[in-house]
Amino acid sequence: MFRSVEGSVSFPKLEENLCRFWKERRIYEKSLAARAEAPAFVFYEGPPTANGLPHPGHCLTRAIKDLFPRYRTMRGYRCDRKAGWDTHGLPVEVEVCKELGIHSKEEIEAHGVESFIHKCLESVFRYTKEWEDLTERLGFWIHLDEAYVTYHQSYVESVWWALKNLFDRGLLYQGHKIVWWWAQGGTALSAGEVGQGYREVADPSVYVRFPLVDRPDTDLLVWTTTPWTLPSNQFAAVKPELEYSVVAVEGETRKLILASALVQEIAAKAKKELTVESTLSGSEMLGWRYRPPLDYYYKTMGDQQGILKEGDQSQHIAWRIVAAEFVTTESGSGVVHQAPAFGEVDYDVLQAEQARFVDGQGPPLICAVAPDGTFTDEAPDFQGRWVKEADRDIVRQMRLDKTLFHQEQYLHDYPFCWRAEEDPLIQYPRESWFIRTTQFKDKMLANNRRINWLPDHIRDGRFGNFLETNVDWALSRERYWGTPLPIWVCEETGYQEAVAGYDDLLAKPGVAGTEAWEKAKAANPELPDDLKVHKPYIDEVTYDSPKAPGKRMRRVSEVIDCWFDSGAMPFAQWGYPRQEGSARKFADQFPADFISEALDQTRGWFYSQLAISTLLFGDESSGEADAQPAEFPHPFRNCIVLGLMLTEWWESTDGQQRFLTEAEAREACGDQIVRKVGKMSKSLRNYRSPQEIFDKHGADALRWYLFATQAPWNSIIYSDRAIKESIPEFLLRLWNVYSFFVIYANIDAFDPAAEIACDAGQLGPEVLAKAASYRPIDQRGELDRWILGELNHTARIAVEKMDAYDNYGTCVRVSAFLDALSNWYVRRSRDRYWAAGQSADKTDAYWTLYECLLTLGKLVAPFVPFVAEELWQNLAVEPFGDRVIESVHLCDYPTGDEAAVDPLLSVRMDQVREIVSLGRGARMNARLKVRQPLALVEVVLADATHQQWLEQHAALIQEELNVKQVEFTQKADQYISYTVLPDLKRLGPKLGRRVPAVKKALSQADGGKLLAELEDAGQVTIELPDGQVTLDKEDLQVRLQAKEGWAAAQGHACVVVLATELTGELIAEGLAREIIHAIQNRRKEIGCEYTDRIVVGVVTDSQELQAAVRDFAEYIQSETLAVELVLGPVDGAEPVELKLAGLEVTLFVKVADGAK
RNA sequence: GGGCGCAUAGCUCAGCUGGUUUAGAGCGCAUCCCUGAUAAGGAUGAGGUCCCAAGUUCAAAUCUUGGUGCGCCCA
Repeated sequence: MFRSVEGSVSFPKLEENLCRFWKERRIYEKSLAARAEAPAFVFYEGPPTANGLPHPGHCLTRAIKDLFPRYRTMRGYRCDRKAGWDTHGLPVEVEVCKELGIHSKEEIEAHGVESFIHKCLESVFRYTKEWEDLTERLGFWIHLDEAYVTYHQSYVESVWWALKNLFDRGLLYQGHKIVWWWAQGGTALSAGEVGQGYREVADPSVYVRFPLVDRPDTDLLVWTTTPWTLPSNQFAAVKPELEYSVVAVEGETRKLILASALVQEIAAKAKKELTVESTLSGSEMLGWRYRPPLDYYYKTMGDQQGILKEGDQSQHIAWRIVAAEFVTTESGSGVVHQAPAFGEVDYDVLQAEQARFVDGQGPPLICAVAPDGTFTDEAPDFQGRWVKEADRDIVRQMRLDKTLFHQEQYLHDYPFCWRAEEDPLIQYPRESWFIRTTQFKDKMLANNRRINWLPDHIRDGRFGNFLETNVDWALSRERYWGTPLPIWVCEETGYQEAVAGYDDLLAKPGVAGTEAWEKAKAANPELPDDLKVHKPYIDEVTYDSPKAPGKRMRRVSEVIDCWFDSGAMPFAQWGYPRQEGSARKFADQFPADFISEALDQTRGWFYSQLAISTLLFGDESSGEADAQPAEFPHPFRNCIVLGLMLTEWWESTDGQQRFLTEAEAREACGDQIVRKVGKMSKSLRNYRSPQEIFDKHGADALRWYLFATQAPWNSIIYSDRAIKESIPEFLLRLWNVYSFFVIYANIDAFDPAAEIACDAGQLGPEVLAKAASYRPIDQRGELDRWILGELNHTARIAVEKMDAYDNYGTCVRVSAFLDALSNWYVRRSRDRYWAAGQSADKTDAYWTLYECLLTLGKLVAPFVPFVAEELWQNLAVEPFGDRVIESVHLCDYPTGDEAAVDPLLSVRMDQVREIVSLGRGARMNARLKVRQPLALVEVVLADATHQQWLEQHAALIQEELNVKQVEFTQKADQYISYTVLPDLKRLGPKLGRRVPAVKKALSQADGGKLLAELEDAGQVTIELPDGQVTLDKEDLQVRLQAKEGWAAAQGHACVVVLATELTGELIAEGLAREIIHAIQNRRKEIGCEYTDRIVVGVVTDSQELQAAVRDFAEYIQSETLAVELVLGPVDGAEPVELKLAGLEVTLFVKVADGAK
């Protein structure tokens, strides 16, 4: 016996029980142990940060990260799933600052770095519990207790090992980077932070004269919106291919040079007439020298020359015209002011210039602004002034000097600090450490090309383009809570060394400073030892310089970009190479077969992994014995890039009120509401917590919704309504079929376990076949063979699609199977389950449905692990006990047996289903309810291929459509007109431009005649303006069209026509069925058990009804389990007044005495 | 400003390498059916200039180019 199934299932409750079951029975661990010796399927967990609450978007990533490992495990792979936590970085520091109510670096220093770090550490795992609960509740199986943690010493040392490798190979270097700088706070902001702070502002827009040194009375016209950068000017850039004009200015002696394309526009702006005197190309101007309008540096360095690398010549180091491709004529003057200290592209220009000179001879970076955003003494006129404030005075000064040509206002977006709204950011050079990724660009591109990206456009699109524009990785951060940059510098000579581990450090000569940590630990024994490799403790550790006796090696102050941490995870999760056994684990778990994160990780984790891996393992030059060059791709082979998760909510039209459901919104605001779809936002509170969804609908519902609704790379709307609506379509339908089976199997005492004595393992077909009453499939009825064929075919397709990481396609197919099972197999088999007694056919029906449910459960186990487990527990474990595997998740994934698939049967059954569906449609149109039997249905087929088979299944169609006779025909001219259409796919290539004429000729011809000709001769010849064309059967398709006036419905390959005449006998039978229907309803009303026998009385004045009861008494009784049927009242039964087909009836129904 | 992506029914989405698939599905809506899977199930219908324009082709929702709108990333 199976445990009886509750009518109304609570998925959330069921899931919570199964969570406990899995935990208690350690099913996840067992699923791994079962595959201990199997080939590896390698999965990497991209580490989330646990210092914030998980939100619905994480459900999607965690669901998809669970799906494929589960699937692969069932397919026979060993899939270790090591969790990970990202613990470093600015977001953590910001959270802590918020708590402390501080935000600048000075305030952090004042608070104390040591205490600050301790607070960061506390913050990192604040929401671990919530994350773990979510993970478990969602059914995401992963080893949380063995998670890698990026601040752990072993992890940090792994990162150090990588950095030392890069440093020793000359790939880690110090240089300048232009950053968005918050001068008042003394810190750089990350790109994300800068993006939050853009505002539209009006800045001065000035056109400035740069007098040319070697061309008398001629000035370059230069445009800028940041006058404060002019004192730090070093170059003027032009585009070599552009045409420039020398223009005379109305009423002035000095001429101007500017882009020809902009002469008119600037003339209009300045309201001055400009006359073009001559033109020249940008390339002719290269190298010309000019005098900058504010000459603080020029005064001393203007004449300075340096020696070039090529040609042994010298050149002035700065204040000359250089070429740059970024120059446009969309705004400005076509000549661009270059202040390398305050612009990234400007800085690139400086670097390119420096590269042309012999080392030490090129232009230095000049910068008249201090880190606090005020001018230095190098610009004495403005010293101490905040740069933005000085703009006005700089312009005034230039006006006095007559170097200002024109000034106006310019509206544009400019970033401000998101934590101090009034503070504009400035671009500013900071010393930074870089990784020379550009040197590996081609290797990274080659590596990228071998990755299977889903969707594939990521490869050459977003990610490929990003790699193409690769710049060296700016690694260092002037922050506190991060992996310390493991570089020690000699305080005397500047000699640098990278250190790969704490023990290496201790082994250095004359090491000192470890007591800082020891003291802290003694004062607070709770502190994890991992902290000793962090600031501030690690900063205290110094050792003897090998280059300068008596001098010390001291660590640089920076920490590193936390993205480097995450990208190092393929080896750092094992503490490679320092930790014992890590080399073996790393070799086994590299590269990953599968990773998945959302689109925002393109430049994050996807890049950091690829870059680090390519640099470390993509090249013979890596020089590490353990770091052999690996075949591309690595470190991941397949990557599903998930779309963003959006949310849905409703607002009142005035935007004042917000609701999570339409119903709530309507109740509060009536029709004055508007639906919104957008990003999830904590401050808008426009989404539900995952826990609410789990409690309301369950994790399987959410999972199925995420997997089955659309391809995973599309953005998906997280909507309570949509999740809820996805339940009946799949989960509930599956549940209904399952519950149907259990109800009837229990009634009939169908007990598979009684017939299978031995170990039953996974209850596959080979095990089921051992049961005495289990007949081989080919001996069973057609319907059974059909559904088992569909089952095996579905399994085969599912495997094919899942192997290609196509979860959506798999779900579509599985849904279609469930539909076939529920709406055709079960529906058509009802009578078999309900039949009295036992028969081979009935037993077949049970075995077939049993097998379908067992296999379907396995098929969906990776998708909806809870429901699948529930099915297994009741269908397998309940009857078999410990003779079967204890969990569906320990089973093998079904791959489908091709031998069980009968494609012809599949096509034919589809056609029957279509005929029935059309027949119902026709009845509907003719207003003839199915309870009313009809004499005849004619099915007109477009072609005869399956006619014979269909004729053999007339009984089935008769029953479904409640008709006495079904006839098949291809000729039914009175109902049907024929259209003969060309098969364009065949004819197109053959006939080319004659196709339209063929189309026209066929549409005008008499379809019936053509068809007759085709059948007689096997081909038809049609006349075209340019000659004859002969077409054979393959070239043509016949389309049927039901004529007007018949109760007919038309499908792709057939038309179904009803005979609508009713005889007295048919009407009587219809009445009998009405009576049955009424009795069945009554049975339900009085609470009959399925097997209760009843006594029925019918009282009516209608002669027809009385006749129907008499004539069909036996039929009525057998259908309703009535042991007695009388035309009169029944004692002890409550009378019920009814109208059947418009006739008055009083019905008496009661349970028969002593009936079983 | 640059890159990438998206645009198909009221809503959410399918539609593979051009052709007939009568442009589909689910939800919603409407009409109804079934009634021993029953707080389920099923059928039918209405609803589409497949964003716009040009091009390629015998043939374009599908390919190309341009435009518009939206999203993401970057500046």
